[in-house]
Amino acid sequence: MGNPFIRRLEGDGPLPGEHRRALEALTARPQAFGPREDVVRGGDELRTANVVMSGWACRYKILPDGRRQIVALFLPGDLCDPYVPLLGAVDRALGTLTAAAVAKVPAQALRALMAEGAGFAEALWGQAHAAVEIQREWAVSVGRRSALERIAHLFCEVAARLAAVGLSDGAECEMPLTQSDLADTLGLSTVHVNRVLQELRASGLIELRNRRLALHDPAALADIAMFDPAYLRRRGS
Amino acid sequence: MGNPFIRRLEGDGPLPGEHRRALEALTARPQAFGPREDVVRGGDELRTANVVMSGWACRYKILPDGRRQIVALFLPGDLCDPYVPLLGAVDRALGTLTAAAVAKVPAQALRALMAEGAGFAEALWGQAHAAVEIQREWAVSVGRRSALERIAHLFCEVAARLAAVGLSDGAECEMPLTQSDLADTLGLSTVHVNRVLQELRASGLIELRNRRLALHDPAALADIAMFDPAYLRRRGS
DNA sequence: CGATAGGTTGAGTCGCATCAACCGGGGTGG
DNA sequence: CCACCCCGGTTGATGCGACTCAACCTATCG
Repeated sequence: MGNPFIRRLEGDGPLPGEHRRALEALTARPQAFGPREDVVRGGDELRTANVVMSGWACRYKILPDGRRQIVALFLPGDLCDPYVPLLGAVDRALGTLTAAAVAKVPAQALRALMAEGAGFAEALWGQAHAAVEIQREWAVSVGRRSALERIAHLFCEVAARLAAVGLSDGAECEMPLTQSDLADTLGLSTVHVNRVLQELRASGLIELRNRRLALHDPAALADIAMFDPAYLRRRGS
Repeated sequence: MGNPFIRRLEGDGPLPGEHRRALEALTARPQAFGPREDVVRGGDELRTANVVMSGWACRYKILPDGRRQIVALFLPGDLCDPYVPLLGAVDRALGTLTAAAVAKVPAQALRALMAEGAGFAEALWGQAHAAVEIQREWAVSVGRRSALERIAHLFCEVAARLAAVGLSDGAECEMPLTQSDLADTLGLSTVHVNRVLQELRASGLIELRNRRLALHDPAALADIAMFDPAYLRRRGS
């Protein structure tokens, strides 16, 4: 299966062998987490960069009155904190959704790699940029798409992102989020998520069972969602 | 009044004099835009970094069916594209909201400054990080806050951000967005924005006239909005 | 002085939330 | 081995927040 982190970083171009080996070593001993565990609590200092090696995680915020919003989803290979150069930056809570292996890479080590050559720094900028683009597309979803469109869009996005690390063929993938996780991601209620999912199932567009998602007609789904994968790709360098 | 870009960059710590002078020179001749003009069209290549020197701008996306969502607001001093190291990265449309002066800084020049010392790179990372944090808080707003809370939250945020560049005392500031801009920012309809604004006015919390906003009771407003300014501040280096 | 952009108001509707049950399966403990 | 529980999912009834449509008002500007 290889190292998903390296696969992601090399999405834009190969890394020098030494870097690859260094990263391999740095992520060799990930820490195991159960489902629904906090990796970093909100407000914690940040001296280590978290890389999801397997499983799913998310950043979330809980409002004083208990409402929860998941603001980012991290899939295998994702670097949760690309803002490595910033010592002590505070961040939101980071928690697992499924059981997960998370490599805690000392920020210092990444900083050293950055200092060694522009290539690695560029790869980190690339990760950061990708994260914002996803974030912005979520803003579009939650702000302007209907519940049906939102769910369809998220499924398209997740399938595409998983495909980028070899965990999907674009038509089938893991989907371990509970309906209530989905609700907190998309700004909906669980009940409504449930009903919309049934609608999607009834129309034959998707199948979702046992934490696995099948897109029976990806094109039609993308159409409903107004999903344009451009924002997930990086051009050029 | 000084250079708002430099003021922002120095929010985390002073820059060496040479850098400051270089940036001063790079932003000395901003380009003038009218209100509602596109600075960068969606999908354009990016070879230049845009810095808002005066006026307001935003990044937005228009869905195929015409719905618009503003995904980021840029106030004076904001670097719209911190992802400078990435040549040719595509981005969403960038447009002005008011008349604005936008400095088009060659990406190459910023890259040169980064190469010169870690300090400047760190400042850029800081800008990028700040942008994501704002972005995530928007996700929370649109996903989980009511219309009243959302509007209150945006006003708190804007006042705080403007205060950071000396354009507000925290209780009064510019607010040049039309109700329809607000709607597209917050994922609401214009009509509803209008009604909620009246509610806020009636309760004596704010005054909004002639593109100026006065927060009569910032604490109460922050309370309604569940506004916690922590995400706008950066802790120590 | 007409045109236009922004704002205001009212009526009617709908998407989604809320509340409240209930179901089914897998794990646990007696 | 069964009873129980709990979690995730499902279903129905009801209500509200926000949207849509449509008109009208007001200030600004050529």
